[in-house]
Amino acid sequence: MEEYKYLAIVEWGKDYIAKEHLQPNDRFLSEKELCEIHGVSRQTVRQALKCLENENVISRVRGSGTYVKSVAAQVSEQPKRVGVISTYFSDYIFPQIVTGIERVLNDAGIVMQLSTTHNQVYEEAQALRTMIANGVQGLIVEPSKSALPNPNMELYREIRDQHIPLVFFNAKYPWADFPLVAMDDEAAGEVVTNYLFDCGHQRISGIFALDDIQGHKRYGGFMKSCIAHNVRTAEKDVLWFATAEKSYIFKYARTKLLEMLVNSTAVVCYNDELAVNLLRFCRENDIKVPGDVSVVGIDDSKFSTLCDVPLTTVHHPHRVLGERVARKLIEQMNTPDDAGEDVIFRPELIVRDSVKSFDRR
Amino acid sequence: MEEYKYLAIVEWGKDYIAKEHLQPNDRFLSEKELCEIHGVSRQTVRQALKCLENENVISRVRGSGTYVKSVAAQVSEQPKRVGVISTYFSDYIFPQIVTGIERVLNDAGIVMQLSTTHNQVYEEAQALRTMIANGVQGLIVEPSKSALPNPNMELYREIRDQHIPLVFFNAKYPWADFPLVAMDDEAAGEVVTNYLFDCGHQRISGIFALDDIQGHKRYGGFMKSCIAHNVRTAEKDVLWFATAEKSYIFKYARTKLLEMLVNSTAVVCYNDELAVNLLRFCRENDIKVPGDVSVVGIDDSKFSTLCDVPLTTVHHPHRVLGERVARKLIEQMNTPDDAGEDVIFRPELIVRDSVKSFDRR
DNA sequence: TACGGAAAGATGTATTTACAAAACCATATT
DNA sequence: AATATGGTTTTGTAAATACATCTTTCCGTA
Repeated sequence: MEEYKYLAIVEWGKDYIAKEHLQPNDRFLSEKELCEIHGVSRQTVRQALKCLENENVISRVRGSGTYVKSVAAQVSEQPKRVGVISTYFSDYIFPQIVTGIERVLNDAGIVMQLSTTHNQVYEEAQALRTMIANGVQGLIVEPSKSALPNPNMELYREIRDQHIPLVFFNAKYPWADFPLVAMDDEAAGEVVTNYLFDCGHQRISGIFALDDIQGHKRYGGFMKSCIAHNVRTAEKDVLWFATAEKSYIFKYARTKLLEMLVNSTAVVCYNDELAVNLLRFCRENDIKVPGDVSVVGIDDSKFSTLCDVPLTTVHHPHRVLGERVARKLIEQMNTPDDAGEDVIFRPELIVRDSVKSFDRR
Repeated sequence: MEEYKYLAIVEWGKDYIAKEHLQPNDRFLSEKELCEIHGVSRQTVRQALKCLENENVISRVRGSGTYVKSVAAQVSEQPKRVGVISTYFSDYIFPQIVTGIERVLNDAGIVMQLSTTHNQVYEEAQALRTMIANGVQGLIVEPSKSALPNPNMELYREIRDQHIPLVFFNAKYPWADFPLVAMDDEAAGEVVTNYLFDCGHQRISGIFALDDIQGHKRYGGFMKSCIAHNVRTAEKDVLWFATAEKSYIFKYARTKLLEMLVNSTAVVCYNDELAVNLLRFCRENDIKVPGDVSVVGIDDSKFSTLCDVPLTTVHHPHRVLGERVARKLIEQMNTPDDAGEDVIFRPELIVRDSVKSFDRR
């Protein structure tokens, strides 16, 4: 028994409150009484009381006495908090991902602190700083503009120094050494493009996000498939866009887009959101899908089934991914200083109605 | 000057770290050195250091020394945290509401802690308890099963006792005296029903949620309109359902539903989600909307425009409501003990294609 | 009955002393 | 060169004492 006296008094005090059924705002024993009960000095009692005060079990009022605080505070100690930082959470596939995260964290009795960056690195910095200052026990982050140089390296280094567990999802910064949970974006780009070739398409163009590692990887898969099928893609077969301008490209790149659509029989879209917008663009310009041109998306979002031509796309594990991210973080929290390996989901093609097939086998 | 010595040392220590440009993990002065510098006893120095440790400015290692902690912790004090408890957040109109809340809180530098109850009072209790123990400075709550007796009265009383500001949205418990921000549900029910009468409908039925104050109020508006138009609604013209069974009623109440649809020319639905499901039910049973039967919803959710027959519905301010709730809470946090008045949004009819008009004026 | 003030009792601040336990460092040993 | 060892430094625990400051209570007076 090498326990300290003041810690013994802390435990005794908690038991006492429970045993005597003391309610919030009930009077607790005075320092003098505690001294006599335990036969210790007042300093020792005061140290014990300070602990109980920090744990929110009692509150002390100078000149008046010591009082019991909330019941809730007594029973459960402070639950863990985890920060979740994503680019968005109300649109597209994000609600499902965040639901998955929330579910697992909730089951583990962990509180989720949510913040969104709108894909702005400055907002990401703000969110990270707030979370750190707030004392979160872990972080789940979807990087903003992951393909561009990022001014937040310092912050991630500090997170590393402070041994705060962190898991990325959807994408990771190449220089930040934290585990990632994501879909295999390159394979996804490859799978859809392969499918188009299988359907007999030869002239295939693509539209990809520029500022996003996912965009680069999906483009990589697209390229890989083209090369494997001995098709050379020219610069003009690919349209790059910045995520912030995703809604505007159909205006300012109208000419190039129309040219692309005329010169190809199929288009690989960075994601479903873009694909749905492309469908509308085609409708407005009297281009039949999949009659005149075939369209494929990636992510299997809700909109891919709700739009007028159900989209052929690649399944994104949405909610399962969210659950896996959260579990990964909990693993990291339980085994600190363990590097942790990436979790990459295999893509799975979902065939719907937006691709025309030239073959009849 | 009646300042205490230890507080003076606390301030001096902060200045010292700033002036000497001490970095995280740099060594701070030892207790002995501080004693000599300030000419005080070691206990006094220790009390000062304890304060700095609580404020996360330094950390102490027995046998080694005192060290400076993160810069982030020094600069900005701990930001405020607010708990947001809603029934869902990934479906229906909730993403927009939560986005509105998040936006305002974020602008105010407040961190949002999110928890969902899935409309289960037990999960609500769990969430509330966690939030309180977590020391949130405010709460935004959407009640679960607001029309049924609720076992969480004690918790809300405790929140009141601890003077934690709280704002309800969408609905409030009649016995809990906190401000509410919501749409005028009764008026919403009245507005759609009035519109159906205006279009020449006479036999109107309704489907409403049973366990939810919003359901009761919307039904109230429906009734009010019927009475004003001298139409007596019979028991069999109204179908009640429990929120948990919203997807199943089309199976187990199939007969009653079909009967209702045959006997009436229009149906008032509790909300858009239900209305969309009813549209599908009609399609599956070869009932034309709005040819055979007209359907109206409430809430103006995204699905009301995406489904095959765009829904006539009542606009719910979604995001604006979310923003208003958050601002209301911030008001409450700034002026404690101010009762705070409810904010009720007027409903606004959105006419689309799901109602047939018999009049030709 | 209402008010004021003194007394009692509570927690807060400060000093001094002593020993305990962990970390650190330089020297000596293997 | 690696390992032990012991002394030094540093923070942690504990006690005894004194006074400060605030609250509550109670009693006497107007």
